[in-house]
Amino acid sequence: MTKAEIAAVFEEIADLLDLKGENPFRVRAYRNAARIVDGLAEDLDRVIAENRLTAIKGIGEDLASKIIELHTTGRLKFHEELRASMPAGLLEMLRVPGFGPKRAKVVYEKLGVDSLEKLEAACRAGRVAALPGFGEKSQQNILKGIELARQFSSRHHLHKARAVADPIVEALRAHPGVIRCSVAGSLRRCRETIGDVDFLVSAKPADAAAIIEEFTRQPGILTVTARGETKASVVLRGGLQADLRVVRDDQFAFALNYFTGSKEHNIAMRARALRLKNWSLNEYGFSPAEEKEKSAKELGSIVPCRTEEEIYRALGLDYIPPELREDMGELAAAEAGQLPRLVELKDLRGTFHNHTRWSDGLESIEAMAQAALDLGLEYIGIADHSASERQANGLDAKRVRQQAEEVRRLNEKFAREDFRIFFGTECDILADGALDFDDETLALFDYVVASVHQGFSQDAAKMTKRICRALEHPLVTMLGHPTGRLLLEREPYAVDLEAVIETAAKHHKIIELNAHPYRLDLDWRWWKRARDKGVRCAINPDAHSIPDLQFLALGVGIARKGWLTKRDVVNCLSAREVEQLFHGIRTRKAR
DNA sequence: GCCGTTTTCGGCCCGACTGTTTTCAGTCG
Repeated sequence: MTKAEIAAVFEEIADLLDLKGENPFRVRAYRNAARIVDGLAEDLDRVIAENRLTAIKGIGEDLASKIIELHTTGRLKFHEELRASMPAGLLEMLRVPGFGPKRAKVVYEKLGVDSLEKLEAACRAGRVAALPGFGEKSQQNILKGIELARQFSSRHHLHKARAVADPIVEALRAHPGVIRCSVAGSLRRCRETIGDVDFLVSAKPADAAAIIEEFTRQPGILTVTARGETKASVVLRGGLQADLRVVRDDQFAFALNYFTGSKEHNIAMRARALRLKNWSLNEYGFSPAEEKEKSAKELGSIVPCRTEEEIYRALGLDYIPPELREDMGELAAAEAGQLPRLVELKDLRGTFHNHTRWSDGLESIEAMAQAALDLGLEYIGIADHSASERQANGLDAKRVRQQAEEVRRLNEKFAREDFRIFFGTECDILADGALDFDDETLALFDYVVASVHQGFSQDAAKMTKRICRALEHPLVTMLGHPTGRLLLEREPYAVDLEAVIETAAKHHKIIELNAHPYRLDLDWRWWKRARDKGVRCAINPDAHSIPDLQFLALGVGIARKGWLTKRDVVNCLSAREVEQLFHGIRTRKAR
């Protein structure tokens, strides 16, 4: 098992123990271990081989043996027994926001409710409100929460889908019968969440059966739900649905275009083909519109296209990158030759908003800096939590000064490598829009990321005022996770984003693109809006460990989806330019 | 379940918020 999979097992154990009403500190030990294993920079094989698991703070004899059992055998007896001891539906119920283990235990024991369906029925029948400690309001909130949990459960995090899909693509490419292979669908378009995964392969028809057989044998696949001559459907680990289609190589580009979508983009493409050329376009090729019955499938495309570039060219368009295919004006821009040259991962030279052991991160400042240097970056910004974040061990003014001293010392050391550490903070925006540090303390930082961490339930007017007030503060550099959305867990807080973007533009402030896969909290549509208003973006992994720095790649995907170029992304600046930019933000007059 | 050590067990992060209560429990971050 991988580190991420082991972490997921520990999380589930923690949930199950919680439901049993176990010692909360024991539960915490499992949650903590999940975080540690997931954030481990080193290869697990090596740590185990060198017998160093228990040297990690938070991992004792017991957890070490459980990690080894999971890593080597792929299962854990303790976990399986725990699972078997209670209904599976109880875990599902915990996904309802605001509904935790204590309440789940009560409805299970008093009403026999052990699934989302039964919970909903009990609420509708008014039986939940009658329970001690519950009331009408709680019952309504649970119903609302069930609605949300349902919406979330049909989709999956982008990075998880990628982690399962990538090895399968590799395996298919290695098959001798496979000519070309790609993922398609929303995964290729880099949507924040993925409904199902589409794999596309081109091959000689005679090889299709063997390829489908190979596909259904992949280790990431749990069950095969359909298997035909050119198509197979499976369920991947984590419950993700996936389809494989096998086409002839001359159909590959058309099929790739068709299955990449989006549906809206495809509709616009087909309309354009009809209008401009009187061609019909489908997943097999172009055909004359009047020859519907003898489609491209049998006769081949009247304009052969080996690549997607050629398809777009045939319709008088520049190549449209998959991220942009959402029918958000990309066809018009491609026709006019005005598609932006989108930002790429290799354009990034640094990153801001990373946590260390000083607050709730797993590593020292030095280790994070070294990891960034190893990734080829030229600088890293450290932005630990401010004092109000008690649970995250936020820094007070005194510790800020100590941290400043450490950063200064490390910068002397890293100067030899031409690497720079920027000293920042993730400073809380308090309920009234005031900041969690006084100005004297804020002035100690190279830059300030201001974020909302509490009081999410404020109404939109108050929240907007609060965030805008923080953005107007001269010592604030950028807005952290602007909507507070937690993907598949929590809705964004109510806020007038139009006003926030206006305010950021007026005061030359940066808005963070929080690239942590559980956040990606500002919908890509809004990035386009922000860009059009001249607001610059900082792609921040919100890293709490060394592996988290890899989230930069996800952030780039979302930035591309928001049509952002190198010029829109401050991470593409050199350290010197960043320094000037941060200084400029503190001194520039509002527009 | 981990840690630290006073080496054998007590302490482990804590405040905001909500909805239920009339002083608190559960959830969340």
